[in-house]
Amino acid sequence: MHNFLQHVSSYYTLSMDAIKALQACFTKVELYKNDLLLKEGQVCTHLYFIEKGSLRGFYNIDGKETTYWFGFENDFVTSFHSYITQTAAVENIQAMEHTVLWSVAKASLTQLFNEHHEIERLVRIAYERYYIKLEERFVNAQFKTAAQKYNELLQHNPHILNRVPLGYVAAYLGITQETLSRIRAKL
Amino acid sequence: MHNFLQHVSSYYTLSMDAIKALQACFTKVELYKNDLLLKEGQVCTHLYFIEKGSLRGFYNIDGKETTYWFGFENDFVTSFHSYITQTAAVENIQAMEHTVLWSVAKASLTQLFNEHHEIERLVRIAYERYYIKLEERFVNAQFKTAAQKYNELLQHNPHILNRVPLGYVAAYLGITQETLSRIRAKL
DNA sequence: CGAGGCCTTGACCGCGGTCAATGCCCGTGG
DNA sequence: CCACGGGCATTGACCGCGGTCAAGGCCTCG
Repeated sequence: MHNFLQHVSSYYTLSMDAIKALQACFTKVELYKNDLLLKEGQVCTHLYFIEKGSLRGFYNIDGKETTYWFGFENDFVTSFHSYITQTAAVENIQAMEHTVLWSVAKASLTQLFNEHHEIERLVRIAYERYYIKLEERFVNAQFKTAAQKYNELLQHNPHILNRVPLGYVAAYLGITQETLSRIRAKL
Repeated sequence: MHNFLQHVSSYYTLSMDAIKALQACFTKVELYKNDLLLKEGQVCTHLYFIEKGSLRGFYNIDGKETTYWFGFENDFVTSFHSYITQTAAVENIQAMEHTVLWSVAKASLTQLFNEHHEIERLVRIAYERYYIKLEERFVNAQFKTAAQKYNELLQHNPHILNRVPLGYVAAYLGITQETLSRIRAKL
């Protein structure tokens, strides 16, 4: 729980009161390699925080598992579309190793928003940061070449390369594993 | 102002008190065709709401104006990255026709958040909707072919095609105008 | 009537995808 | 301790989608 509270304070400084309320609503979840946190078709009812370990999100695009997202320590995780709209998820979320999460039900979080303006503020601020990250990924996907995308990753998220097989990384960048391999060979 | 308040109520129902506070903080801005609402290098200090008209966002990518976003009636507009981080914008926002906006300074909105929990909630909910839309655009950019992207646009945003020159639409989809033209020719 | 904006069409080509073979590393069991 | 198998990565041959460059058609407006 310590990591979680520490990280949360990097978004917005909560009162002791709010911190206690938070603590009361989050429970620990543990996953092992290849366990699914969410399976497509399910409705995602929880928001998670990664205490330790790593996850990936992937679509099944005509039989292929296509990774589009990674989560590591101090990342929030959910199937955002499913969580917000409470409809069936189209993607899967899977542990890439032994992973420890803090979990909160959507109903609990909504209740926390009502009781503590500052918690809703914290989430509002978190949304802003996540939105900016997604914008960057969109721009990369739309306007950059394969090599440019790899170099961006090298500069801004090198930790991904240390913890994830290259097949996943390639899909994450929107290129094939073969192309990624050739790009890396030229350095 | 009526359109604005009406639209805002589709996110979250505000008290009369909050509505009055909102009204007091927004001022009208008028633009004419090709006027710039924001120029790259500037810091974006305001959030806008489109009452009437249309805007586009574009990057200058080696001398080319590359459109990546459109805004129409009832859309919120800002250079999100610049607005949130208060750093120089890398993109431009331009009116595509005579356009009427409602404008609020970041400082005023922050003040509104402090005074009215419900306004911060409304923005939190707006963020959720905009995040989901951006996710869709990311997935399209990353995983879909040119023809698939055009068909998605036809189904989900046909109004864009009626109001925007095809050159802008092509860039918005991440393809060239020539490719878009050939796709359309085959229908 | 001429100029310029917008769109289409054609010829060409290169980036990156597909398919398939091979290499490398490591864990497991004989 | 070595042999095998499977997961992961590399490499090569081929090709097609979509980009580039250039020309031409068709409006609208001055």
